[in-house]
Amino acid sequence: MPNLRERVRAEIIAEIKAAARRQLADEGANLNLRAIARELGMASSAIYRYFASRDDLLTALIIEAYDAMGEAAEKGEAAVPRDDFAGRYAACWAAIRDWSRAHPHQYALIYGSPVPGYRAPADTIGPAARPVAVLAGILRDAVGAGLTVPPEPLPVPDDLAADLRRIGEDALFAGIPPELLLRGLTAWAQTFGAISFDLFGRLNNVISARDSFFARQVTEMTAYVGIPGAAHQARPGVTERR
Amino acid sequence: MPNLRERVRAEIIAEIKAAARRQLADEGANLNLRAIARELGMASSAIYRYFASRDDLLTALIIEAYDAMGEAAEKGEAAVPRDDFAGRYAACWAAIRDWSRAHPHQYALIYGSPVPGYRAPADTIGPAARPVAVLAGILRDAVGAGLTVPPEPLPVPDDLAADLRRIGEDALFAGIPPELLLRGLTAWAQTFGAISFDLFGRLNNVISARDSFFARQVTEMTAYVGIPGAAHQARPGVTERR
DNA sequence: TGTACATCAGTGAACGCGCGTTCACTGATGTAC
DNA sequence: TGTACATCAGTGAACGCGCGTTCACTGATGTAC
Repeated sequence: MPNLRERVRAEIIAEIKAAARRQLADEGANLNLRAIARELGMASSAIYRYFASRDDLLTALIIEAYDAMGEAAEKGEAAVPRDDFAGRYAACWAAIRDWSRAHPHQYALIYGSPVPGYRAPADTIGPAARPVAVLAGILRDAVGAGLTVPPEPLPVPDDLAADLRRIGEDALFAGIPPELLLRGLTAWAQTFGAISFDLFGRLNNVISARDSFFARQVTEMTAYVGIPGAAHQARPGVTERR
Repeated sequence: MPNLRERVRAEIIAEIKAAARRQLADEGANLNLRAIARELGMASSAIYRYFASRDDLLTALIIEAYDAMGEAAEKGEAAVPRDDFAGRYAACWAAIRDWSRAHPHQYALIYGSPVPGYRAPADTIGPAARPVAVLAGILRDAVGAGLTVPPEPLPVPDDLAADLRRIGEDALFAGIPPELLLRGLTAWAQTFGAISFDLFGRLNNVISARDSFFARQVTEMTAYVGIPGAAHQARPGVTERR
């Protein structure tokens, strides 16, 4: 049972992070410790009782963002019946996108351009992988349920084939054939690309029907990664969610 | 004929921009005018003879980056015979990606997370559209040459259909049917997404065969936008180029 | 070709500001007996 | 239950630093006659 000090400490850490999150909107990854302290009505030096440096606070925010997106992906996907693979895939992406649109500055922190001079420490790797884990799980289950690998596999160059062999050894991707794994990775990169294009403003004055545009892409991606039944299941799963 | 003053002036503007470009690597979009002046051995106030403010210099860099990428796309595409649509498409993307990998910080400036507090002025719009113009030109030509629209068009929601109608009125997209236009926009967003994933480090420890991975995606995208003959033409066009 | 004036580049000092971080210190909370 | 000590949160001053921008001024280049 945590004593008073420990509980207060946890609360203040949360308050500092909340103020820092609010700052992201104005300054991006350029956190201003003094401004955070000012907002909380404390001396700027007091921050150092909770975070060893500005970079440490930034790291905490990054991990928090990864975890929040990961949790959203997990919850969204978990709400769909296990045997509805297209629905799970669509729900996972819808949850990722919804979270991203609701927290654009946190999204920019983790999926935007790298912060110059900042090197992410090792403990960001786990949280960063959570959405991938969800997507991989859907593919694994679909393969286990006897899904057919997409037709007409293209020849894969040696170096890429080696990557796929190496990645395929991870338990996360157990049982997924290389061609499908490659498609899964492609869909992963491209769908996040679609989210970034939206959030970073590249669709301004081009596409205003953002939800429909994204939903359509997810539907196509679902078929692309070999999951059947996408056409009539995925679109509602994505668009009606918001 | 420009006199001495004008020539020197143009040279110094170029030097300031070059120093600023070098700075992007260390500081991102957070340009440091004094550091630039220091590097050039001039007083910091002298910069103001050439740029009215820090934001003005940033805008100049952004326009320059857009133009450089646009020019690369145009030149890359122009080197391919006009009737080799798959080759033109692949060459355009290869040029865009090559430029981006060669100038990652300039790429981040224009395709990364938006700079908080910075609003791009109107004169960035033209240069920003150059790669789109090249890609659209290929599609237009392909349609003109009797290319078949991709099979099994999915139903398009009303709001998205309205976007496509509006965009389709632009001369840039003249003659491209809505379904193909939608695919073209999707491929545009997703392929840039693939480039960003690479450059922003999200493929680290995942894919090391970056060229092959990208080339494969372009090949598939070529077919996706209805351009035939991609399978054996596009890949060499992309990979052998580097 | 030479002269008188206008234009411009560049300087250096200054303004006003704010940052991240350290440090010695105070007072409150927690712990062990 | 009370006491003695250890631990910790928070303060406020200070350090060292650098920033963007302005301004009056100097000296060089360009222009018009």
